Amino acid sequence: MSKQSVAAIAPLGRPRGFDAEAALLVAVDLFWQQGYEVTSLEALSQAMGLSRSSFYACFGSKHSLLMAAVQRYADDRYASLTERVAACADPREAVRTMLTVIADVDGGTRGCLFVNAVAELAPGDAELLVFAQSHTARVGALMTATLRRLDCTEAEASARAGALLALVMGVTTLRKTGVPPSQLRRLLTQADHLIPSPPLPKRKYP
Amino acid sequence: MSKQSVAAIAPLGRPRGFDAEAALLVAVDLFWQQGYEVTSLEALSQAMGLSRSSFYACFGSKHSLLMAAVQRYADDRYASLTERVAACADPREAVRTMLTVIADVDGGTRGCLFVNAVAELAPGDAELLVFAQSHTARVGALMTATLRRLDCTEAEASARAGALLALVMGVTTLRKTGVPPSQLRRLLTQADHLIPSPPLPKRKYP
DNA sequence: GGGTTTCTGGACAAACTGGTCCACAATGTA
DNA sequence: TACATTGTGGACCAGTTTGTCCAGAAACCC
Repeated sequence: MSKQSVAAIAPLGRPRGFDAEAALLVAVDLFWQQGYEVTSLEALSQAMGLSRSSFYACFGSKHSLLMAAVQRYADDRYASLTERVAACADPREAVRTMLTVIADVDGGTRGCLFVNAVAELAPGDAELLVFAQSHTARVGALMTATLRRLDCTEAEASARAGALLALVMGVTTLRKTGVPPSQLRRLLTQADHLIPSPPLPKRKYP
Repeated sequence: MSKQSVAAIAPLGRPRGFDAEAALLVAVDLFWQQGYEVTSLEALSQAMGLSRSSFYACFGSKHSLLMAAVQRYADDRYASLTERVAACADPREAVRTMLTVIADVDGGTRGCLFVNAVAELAPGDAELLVFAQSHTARVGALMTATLRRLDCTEAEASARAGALLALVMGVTTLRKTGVPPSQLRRLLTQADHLIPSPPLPKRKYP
């Protein structure tokens, strides 16, 4: 309910003096780097540059801020995923691109915010859980659809998509323990064995 | 240093009235189910059945208890892994066994304590980090050694071992989001594509 | 049994937690 | 300029956090 009907009505009263969007990105960064429980409200509001009351007026609670941050992160990720996949003519290359983007081998030792949040809070956090399921499902669907372009049955595509996703999720966890990018890259090349091969061109045996 | 030299010296003074071993296992369970930060000292000492002072006298601090719990968990896991691998004559079967044990598809929605702890606390927790590296290394070495029995170069064995480990780590995270065991099992069969095939028996073309 | 050592329960402390509230300032509209 | 509406800073709160301490009870060796 941030905008009403058609025209953007001029907001009453004093307009907010900070950029909520930018503040959310700062929160993403903090949660990503430190985890949920460790990141205190004080650290949050200070880094985001707003007072406690502005914080609560804008984001409601620490937990709802986490949800917003995780969703923002996942949505951005998913958007860049679909975009880059769409740019690949070859489905094989599309799969490799997805793996590269998700594994994010050079992304440092903070891992993946989505995986981190799930590992820290699931299965106890019901709200996070339902989002996690929907996000997992949509990424899985994208991967499955891409694999299906490789002469693959639905069942096999879905199983392989799951395996590939599990693999890259594992990579993000490995990153957190400090496994060097070079090693992760070598490991990731093995994912090719999970990509179905297109049928060989017919060959004649005279 | 739990025992001294040869004979088990009789401990001075009043002996402790609880089973430290059992208490540790209770702690493993709690950390496993709830995570580190969420599990309070009160919940801990109560579930372990000992008072605060006994707790500190025996385990030092919450964090050192976590380290003990994670190490205990990982050591047990690793022991069962080597044992079950040793019981497999066929290296292929040995690899599959490792995957089954680590993925622990029917282990419920708590995931893997080791992966959980790493995801929640790394890279900020230096002590956990060094243990995580050593544990990852030993499991990786076991997997690599097993793969090498399948006519595989060292480089390839190590890369594939990494991929397989990442895959099963991802599976434990997937479990936390509630992906059903049936689906995980189907996904896990795809890991076969990462296991090197032994050379085909020679066939004569007459 | 005396002496020593250790366990035990609970009180205690100091810091920090997430969250609320209120008086005041700042802005936009009329 | 006056009013209405909202942001802002900081005080405030109650509960919880990890960790310490102490006086007394309990068990063991000699």
